[in-house]
Amino acid sequence: MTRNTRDDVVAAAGRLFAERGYHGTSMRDLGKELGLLGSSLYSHVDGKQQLLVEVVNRGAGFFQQAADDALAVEGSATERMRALIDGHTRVVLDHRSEVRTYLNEADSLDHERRASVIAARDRYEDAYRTVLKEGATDGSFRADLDPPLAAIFILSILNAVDRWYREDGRVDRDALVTGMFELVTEGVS
Amino acid sequence: MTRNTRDDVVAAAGRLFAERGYHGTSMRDLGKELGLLGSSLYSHVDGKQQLLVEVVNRGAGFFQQAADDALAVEGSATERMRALIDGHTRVVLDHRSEVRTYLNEADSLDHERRASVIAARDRYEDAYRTVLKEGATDGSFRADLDPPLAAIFILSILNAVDRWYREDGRVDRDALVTGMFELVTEGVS
DNA sequence: CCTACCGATCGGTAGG
DNA sequence: CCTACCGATCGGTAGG
Repeated sequence: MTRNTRDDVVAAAGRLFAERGYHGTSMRDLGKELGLLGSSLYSHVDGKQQLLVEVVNRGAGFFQQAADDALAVEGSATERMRALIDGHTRVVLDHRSEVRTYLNEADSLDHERRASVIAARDRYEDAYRTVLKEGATDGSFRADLDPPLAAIFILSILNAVDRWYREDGRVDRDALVTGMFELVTEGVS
Repeated sequence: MTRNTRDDVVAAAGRLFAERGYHGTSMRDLGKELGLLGSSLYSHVDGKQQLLVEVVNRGAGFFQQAADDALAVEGSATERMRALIDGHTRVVLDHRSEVRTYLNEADSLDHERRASVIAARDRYEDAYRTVLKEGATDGSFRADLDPPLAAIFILSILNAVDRWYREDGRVDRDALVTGMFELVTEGVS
């Protein structure tokens, strides 16, 4: 048992916020998770809200990096869409705690921080709108597509993954990504 | 200002649980919402957990009723799918508080109640699996469709509606339902 | 539905 | 990272 780093504290906070929510996690709970007292956490961080901010910022960063990578993929809009879906899925499954906290606990941030999360989400969503618009223009997708609306629908599917997907289930990651990609591009018909 | 009924209390609890979450709502908050003291609520209900149970049960009931109605629609699997999408959307938009609480706060239920919510969700999801299976068999949908997976994707879109949709926005209810139906059946291509 | 409480727990601090 | 606290708030109760 060596001493905890500040990073350990933020990571553990992410796990508990993801599992029990921000309001459902006390500093004493977090201390117990790390093997120390709640009051001892204040030598690592200023307060509980700061922990939430840091966890949420990590989540936002992962997503934005993935979007930038996907937009850089050369080829058709369809290929970039597949890269977006693949990247999002990877982020969700590789960083579940930060992602869950980012997606579900942002309401517990103070006004200013909350606004910046909303802005970050909009920037991220814009990657989807951009690719959809490209595809509607160049003929990869339907010309009558409503890109902002379709972006919301696609992200709804993607963001829900962490709520139900289990790594040890019937569907592996590849099948998951392929399944989402096919529904998005071709639908059920 | 007449006295509050038990129904008023449950309805107000739904509003606050939906807005601030179960853990983020105190009995004193709820009392203030109704114009009385937190302690006075105990003449209407046994406790906070009971309020959550009742709000969640209302949400579950609305959804199951809508699914039963949609399954009773005669015609093609495609028509029943549209009825499912339409019904779900109506429930979400007409009963936002109960729906949000049902979808987001079920984790705060005790073990037994939580298990019964999970069972209710599975029963509801089964309506989607059934229609998808019908459609895959009778040629309305792709024969290689994975109905359980497609059901999750469709419900992901539907459940997310309450997170972003605004009644006074660019998209009216009809356009919303049509947009979701088209993405689900035809995709973006 | 209010008055007057209860013990428990909360986020956080002072000082080491 | 601990000891020893603080005031505030929590869900809930007794009695009216």
